[in-house]
Amino acid sequence: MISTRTSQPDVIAALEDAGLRITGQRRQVVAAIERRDVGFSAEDIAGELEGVGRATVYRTLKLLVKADVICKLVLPDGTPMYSPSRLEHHHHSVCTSCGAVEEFRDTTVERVLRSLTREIEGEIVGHRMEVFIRCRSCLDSSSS
Amino acid sequence: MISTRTSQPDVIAALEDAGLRITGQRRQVVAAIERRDVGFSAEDIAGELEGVGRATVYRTLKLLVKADVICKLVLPDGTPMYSPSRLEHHHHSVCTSCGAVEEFRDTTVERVLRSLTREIEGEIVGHRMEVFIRCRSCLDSSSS
DNA sequence: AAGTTATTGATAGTAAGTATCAACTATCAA
DNA sequence: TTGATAGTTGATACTTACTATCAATAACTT
Ligand SMILES: [Zn+2]
Ligand SMILES: [Zn+2]
Ligand SMILES: [Zn+2]
Ligand SMILES: [Zn+2]
Repeated sequence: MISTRTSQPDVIAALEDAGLRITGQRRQVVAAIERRDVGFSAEDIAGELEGVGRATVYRTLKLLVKADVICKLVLPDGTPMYSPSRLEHHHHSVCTSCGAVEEFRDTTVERVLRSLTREIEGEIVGHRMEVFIRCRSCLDSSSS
Repeated sequence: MISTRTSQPDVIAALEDAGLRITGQRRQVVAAIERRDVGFSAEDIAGELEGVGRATVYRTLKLLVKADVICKLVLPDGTPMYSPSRLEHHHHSVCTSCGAVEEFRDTTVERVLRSLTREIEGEIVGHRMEVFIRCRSCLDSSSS
């Protein structure tokens, strides 16, 4: 039910399917993303990829968000953060200490969000939900 | 149960209680906020209040967020938006066309968020949740 | 009224992008 | 294989939303 995704060839295929050209720069950005495990910023990628222009990094990240390959989320202080997208429909928990991002699906959450039509006037067109945590390893290392 | 708040004297008193000085600039920012009904940006206020420095507007808004007098939320494209806070504990629905913000409380939402401890590793320290809508009046005016 | 200390505002700087546009190149059709 | 064509790139400049500095100013305190 919960399908996992994301791996170089798939991503490239997804871009092709969207009618986009497969360029060396886009391959580099995709590869850089797949080397990361915790959330990252656009500048992280731009800094790492010396051979790719900043503008291209931002453009590619936006493309990948639209293609549902990565997620863009917002930390409590408003800072944006990117993270690979691995589940179909999901929300995120983000560790505010180390930036570790976990995706989760919860049918109850989705049901409740749908049921909000009773309390909210107008037509619901989307939502954002992020849960901020201190992850297990950050808790462990701070209780020393 | 759902207490309503926010009105000049109360806000000023709240700032005083926090040990802050009541300056002309802060009064002006508070007054400007109370004249607004839909969500607003810091620049909206700064532009309206010619006699108050931009930095002071930003500083005061931050203060008011901390004092729980206004809420800061984030639109789908990442743009921040401020809105007066009128309910004790709540979330927001935001019209993506006109910026109208409604606050709502939903016990089910709160219960579900608490129950997420079962699915999420680590200690939950906070969350963000916004529901994006097309409000009644925007729907009506576009179906002409 | 005077003293202390928070507050202010002009200026400059940062973070996260976006707009421009000429140069470049992936893809396709011949 | 080679063009032609249209998508893509990168340097630069600009934008939005702030934050840091710090001397000048004004609010509370007594
Ligand atoms: Zn995700
Ligand atoms: Zn959802
Ligand atoms: Zn609110
Ligand atoms: Zn509306």
